[in-house]
Amino acid sequence: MKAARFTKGAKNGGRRDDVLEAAAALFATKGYAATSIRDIAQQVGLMSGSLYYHFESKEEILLDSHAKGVEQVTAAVQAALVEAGDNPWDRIGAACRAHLTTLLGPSPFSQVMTPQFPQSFESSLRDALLAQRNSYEQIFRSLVSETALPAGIDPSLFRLSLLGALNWTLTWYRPGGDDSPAFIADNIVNIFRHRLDG
Amino acid sequence: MKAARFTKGAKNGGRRDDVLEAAAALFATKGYAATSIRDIAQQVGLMSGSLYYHFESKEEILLDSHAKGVEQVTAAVQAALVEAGDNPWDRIGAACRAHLTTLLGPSPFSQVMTPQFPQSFESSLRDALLAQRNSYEQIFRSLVSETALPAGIDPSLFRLSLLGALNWTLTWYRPGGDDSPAFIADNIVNIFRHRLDG
DNA sequence: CCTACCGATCGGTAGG
DNA sequence: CCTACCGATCGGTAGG
Repeated sequence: MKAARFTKGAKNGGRRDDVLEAAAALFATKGYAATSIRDIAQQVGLMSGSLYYHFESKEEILLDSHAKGVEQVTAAVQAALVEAGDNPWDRIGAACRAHLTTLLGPSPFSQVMTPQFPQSFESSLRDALLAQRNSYEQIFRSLVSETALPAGIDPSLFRLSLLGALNWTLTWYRPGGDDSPAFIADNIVNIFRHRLDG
Repeated sequence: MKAARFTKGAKNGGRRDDVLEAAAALFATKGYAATSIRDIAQQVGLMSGSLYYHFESKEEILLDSHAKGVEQVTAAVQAALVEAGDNPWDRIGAACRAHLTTLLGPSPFSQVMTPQFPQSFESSLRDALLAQRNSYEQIFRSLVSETALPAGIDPSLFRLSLLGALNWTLTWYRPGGDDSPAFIADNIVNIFRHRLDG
């Protein structure tokens, strides 16, 4: 006897998560527009029409994938911050390491977060995506605000540049390389920390 | 009497450039995959089929737009470097300012340079795009190599982080804001320069 | 969750 | 450079 079915929005895991994971991987490599509903369905062994039993639209798949990415990175960063000490730069370092190891790690969800697609979508979809990211970036806003920056360095620009340097790794990082994501993260933080700690 | 027609690859300006500019603007805002050949044609008042008198394929339009973007940014940076002095950090500053003012300026070509699409395309197209960018990034490779960095800072990672911070501005910069691209560039360079100049 | 299908749109071509 | 069109594919739906 099969388990009862809930409404589509339910937290019922199973196939729904499989679809989201496959979709995230395709969105990350091919891009959202170039990924067809049939591509996604094929990856999980479904017919394209069957996806609409789990989701209402392709946009919903994107939104849910994006939300999962934000959730995962948020969880990783918050866990790292619990174990980090009190030193502001150590905390930024821990957050960046968690951010980058998640972003460059095996889970495809986080990569859905970084493309610049906001511009190309309708404002309703774009706003939803930006809201999700915004709550995550608030962590960095807070970390930077607790850190003493030299005069003349704008905290917002500092945060955006740091996140830019981190996220830009997706452009050039190749898993087989010499440097691990953690090593890269530490060194990027090092670049941003220089002279600031006396 | 109309001017004679050359082969398609000729440097014959006119409509060809109009098509490239319209295409670049659409690629930058909607993305390559989400931009149709009909979108481009409509922007320049042509029928979609007529584009194939000027170009062999949609990919060729992308490649040529991308090449124009690289050309423009390269020209801007090189011109800035001619007027810059000998101080390595001044030269990096001048290059970054030229890079960012072009990237955030009115010409849409440069924005075609920054998306991370390489992954999503076939290797032949991807290789061609990467080669074009690579020749441009060589300028920054050279500028960084002429600059004294503190021990423990890898020049490649420094360059990639700097370009990442600059290019990431496309994600958040809005033309109406308080800060000009030149101001933003100077301050980003400031972040990367700290403590390095004693 | 599948079968079968919808209208719309895609990149590209022939023929002028 | 346009008209008219090609086969392929798109997101999504009905009906079971």
